[in-house]
Amino acid sequence: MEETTFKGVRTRMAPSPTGEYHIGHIRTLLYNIAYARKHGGKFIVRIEDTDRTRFVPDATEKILDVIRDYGFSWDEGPEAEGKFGPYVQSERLNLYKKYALELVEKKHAYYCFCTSERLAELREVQQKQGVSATRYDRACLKLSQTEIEQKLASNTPYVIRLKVPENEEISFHDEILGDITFNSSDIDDQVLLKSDGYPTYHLAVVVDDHLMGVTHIMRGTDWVPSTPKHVLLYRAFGWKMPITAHLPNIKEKGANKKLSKRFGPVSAREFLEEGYLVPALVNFLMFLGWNPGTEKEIYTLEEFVQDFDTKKIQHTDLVAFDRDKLLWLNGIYIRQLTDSQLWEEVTKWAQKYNVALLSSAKNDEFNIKVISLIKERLKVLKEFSELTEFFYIRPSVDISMTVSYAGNEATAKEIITNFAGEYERVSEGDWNTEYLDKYSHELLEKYGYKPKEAFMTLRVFLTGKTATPPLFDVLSLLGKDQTLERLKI
RNA sequence: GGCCCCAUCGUCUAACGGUUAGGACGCCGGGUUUUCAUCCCGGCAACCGGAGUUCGAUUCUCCGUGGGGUCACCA
Repeated sequence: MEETTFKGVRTRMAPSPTGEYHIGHIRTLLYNIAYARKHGGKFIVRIEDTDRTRFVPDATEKILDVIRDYGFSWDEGPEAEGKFGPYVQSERLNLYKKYALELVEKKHAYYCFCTSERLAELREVQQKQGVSATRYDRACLKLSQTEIEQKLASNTPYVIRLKVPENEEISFHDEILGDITFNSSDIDDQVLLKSDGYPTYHLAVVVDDHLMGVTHIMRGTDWVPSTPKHVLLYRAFGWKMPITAHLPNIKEKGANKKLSKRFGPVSAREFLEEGYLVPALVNFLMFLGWNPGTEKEIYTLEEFVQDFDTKKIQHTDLVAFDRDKLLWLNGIYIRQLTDSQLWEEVTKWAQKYNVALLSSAKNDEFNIKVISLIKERLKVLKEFSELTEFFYIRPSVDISMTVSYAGNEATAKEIITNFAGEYERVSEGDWNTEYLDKYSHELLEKYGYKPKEAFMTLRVFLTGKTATPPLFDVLSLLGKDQTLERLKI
């Protein structure tokens, strides 16, 4: 099964079911998909659930769901079994053990029977000695063959460790960072197979990437220091190392720290819940470390796939997640939708995230008109309710809000009374934006009001707000009855 | 602390030895406007420091400084 014929590029994303999927993971996923698509290759999703202490039961399903919510799919992986499955590491345990033993056989790895207590002590002692980096003392490497066999026979718990060579240069070429060299003496003898029979990340990832024919690995720069360990493993197995491309990590803008809830959403799901549109989010994510070198910045996924190139990825350690820019971009995508498309987005979103909309009392025709009036003011779907509340329910009005426009409360009341009386006489047939606009300006002359004092006073009485869509559009949509109702003092 | 990586406006970035160092977000100002927003116009704003290579360095080299990552039976 090993030297199967793999055709073309194969990339993968390998989430661990230990919690929520981070927005940065979607960025990495996006790049992996784009690379595979661009080169006509395959994209694989593999579940790395080898840490049973941090395992969260329904995390896998949640992660897969959110990946789908972002509009992505995978060619091979859970629920899309390809030839190289299973795609869940806990279902591949015998495989890892077999390869770990192969390494022991080849003297590239060895049994270690040290308890975690001894290892902790060892580290403590080394730290007290001021050692630059603590590492395993290789006590078990000195064990004789008979000693090893005795311990195995008596069921002494063991791990299998990689025998890292002394003072060797380990170099690899990274597509983004260029050539990177480590010295093997700085690398500890990694545990490959844990005492519970599960592999560690290092063993599992190498075995699986090889067996699944992965050709390109794109992941965050935090993985750079473990790459030489993988190089060693590929060497020991005699396998070809995939090409690596380490992506800059994402940080909170204005602070050299990772994203924090203090500033807003962090998990992929939270951004959707907030009401960011998927194409806007994806567009934003594209530019977290990449740019086309042109001034184009509104990108569809298809266009991104076309223009994506690892050569255009930033050679930097961190890129800032600019929440303001995301908000701006989302506004652009919102305004690109037609009114009915936006309305559909709002309802789908509200349903998915259990948001109660006041609009349920009205028909779609009315709701879509509301949308048309607030579309250019909407930045995230979450704001919809706040922006449109007064169309559905009568606002509570604080008359003192009108004072800065009308001068005093008495004048405000006078304005309201006068306009209410005049609007009373407008026929239903004339109750539209154009006529109301024209007529109201005539009333300004008649009563000698300034536009601002009269219209702002009306606005506040009708909406409870000082910032709303154009007044006569609001009047028109509210209807004559509702308007007069709200102007009763 | 050891090791590895990185360094252009506040932010994301363009530039691949010679440019008035360009664009976008944000910010400021102006226009449209009864408000807010949209839209349009304009403005402020950057090559971390020091050596070296070169006729010429933001760009190449080295050192310093700063930042990040990583040193688990976690991934």
